[in-house]
Amino acid sequence: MDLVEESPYRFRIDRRDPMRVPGVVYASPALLPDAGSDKSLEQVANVATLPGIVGASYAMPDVHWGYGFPIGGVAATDVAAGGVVSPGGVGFDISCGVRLLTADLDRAALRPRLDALMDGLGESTPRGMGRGAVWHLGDRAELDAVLRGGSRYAVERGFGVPRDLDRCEDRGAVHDADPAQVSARAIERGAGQVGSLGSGNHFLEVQAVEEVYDESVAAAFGLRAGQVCVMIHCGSRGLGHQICTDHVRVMEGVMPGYGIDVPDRQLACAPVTSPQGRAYLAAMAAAANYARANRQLLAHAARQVFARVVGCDLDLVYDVSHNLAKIEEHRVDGTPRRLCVHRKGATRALPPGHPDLPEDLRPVGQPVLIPGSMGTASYVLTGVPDAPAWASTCHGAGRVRSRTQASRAVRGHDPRRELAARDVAVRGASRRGLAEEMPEAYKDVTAVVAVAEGAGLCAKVARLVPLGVVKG
DNA sequence: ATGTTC
Repeated sequence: MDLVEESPYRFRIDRRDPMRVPGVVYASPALLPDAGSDKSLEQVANVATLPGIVGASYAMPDVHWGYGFPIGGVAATDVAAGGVVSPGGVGFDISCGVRLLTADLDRAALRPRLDALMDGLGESTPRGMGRGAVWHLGDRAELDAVLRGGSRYAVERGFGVPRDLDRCEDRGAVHDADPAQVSARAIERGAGQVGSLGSGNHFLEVQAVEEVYDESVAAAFGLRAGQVCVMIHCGSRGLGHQICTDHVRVMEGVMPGYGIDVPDRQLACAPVTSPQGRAYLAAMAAAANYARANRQLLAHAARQVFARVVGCDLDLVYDVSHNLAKIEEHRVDGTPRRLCVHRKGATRALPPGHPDLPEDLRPVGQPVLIPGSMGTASYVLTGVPDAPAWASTCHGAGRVRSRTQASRAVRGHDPRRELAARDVAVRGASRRGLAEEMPEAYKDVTAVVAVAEGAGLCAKVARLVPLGVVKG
């Protein structure tokens, strides 16, 4: 893959047939994926062939190999110009994302109660593979209400407060979700998992604000140095996974009929305005709402534990997805266009002044929540004016070792003890689960964030460090 | 990421 270094944090993959646009990789030389073991830059070039793509096929600094699209990939297609939507551009964990809550409590005051708090959170957070959930749904009609209403429905049913919705992307629910586009199998997989963490890199962490980089933005977000926070990272569980599987299969079948030829089967797609494109977006929206309700319910469970153990409430800073396709208006060559923006392992980062931000956040921009690898640090960023890549930035540290490689690498180590040595209390998680998530398996989140900021994609607001983690 | 292979 020929990369042209355009500036310190920006590399270009020149357009060559059948690419329709160039590739743009935001990275430093040290963060570029290893071409021997990671095909993500070839995937950036493949994405550039999608019908209707505009601008460039973008890669964020945490890019790595994924299904069809790279994880850390951003691509927008022009809806009115035959632009396509591709399930592989969203990924299997639809609307996987992060929510951050703050406690009116400083880390020093929590210290004597941390073990009790972690015990409580460990008990009240359903996690791991398979079933177990905060909410046991009455019937299919209630699950449909979750799929249509997301966090909004969860709050209506008492799992949260109305203010939470002001601090959720899309005010807690994506429009145009249609449960009728969700297969019986997806429903079956999702019914018993509403309000559950899952496994892999998903977690619920108690953190402390270690450093503030921008006092005024941090204050607008409700963050101060030393403050205790809760970060929840999870997605749409088996339901989103099944929806992706179902719709990839449909699109594989209809692509030839639309005259679409892609260099990789995993880039199965259909025009946004086609029946199959619309069906996918309606099902994807349902999964997105499921994921948001999921985070709302886990936050509710955490609030109950905080109230009981330390006697304080949790305020929502923000809830944002990092795996989603959205229809958004952006200027292309100076003209406003309706685009289908795919963000896969990438975070929307609205600039200050954007009309979709709640009034109190509008002067400072959208909070962007970046979970680091286990036991390291997480970041809060904000959107910046005139950001490239359709107002998108990185989403996390980015894996550099496969799960198998990571598992092999910790042979002879005790991951739980090593985390304890870093002063991080762990609840849940199998030895193998921890092994796969050790920081050595990931890029350095601090380097990723520095490049994202250096490239003009976002600005740093605060760094958070873990005190305790609940894992699947 | 995932009832870790329909």
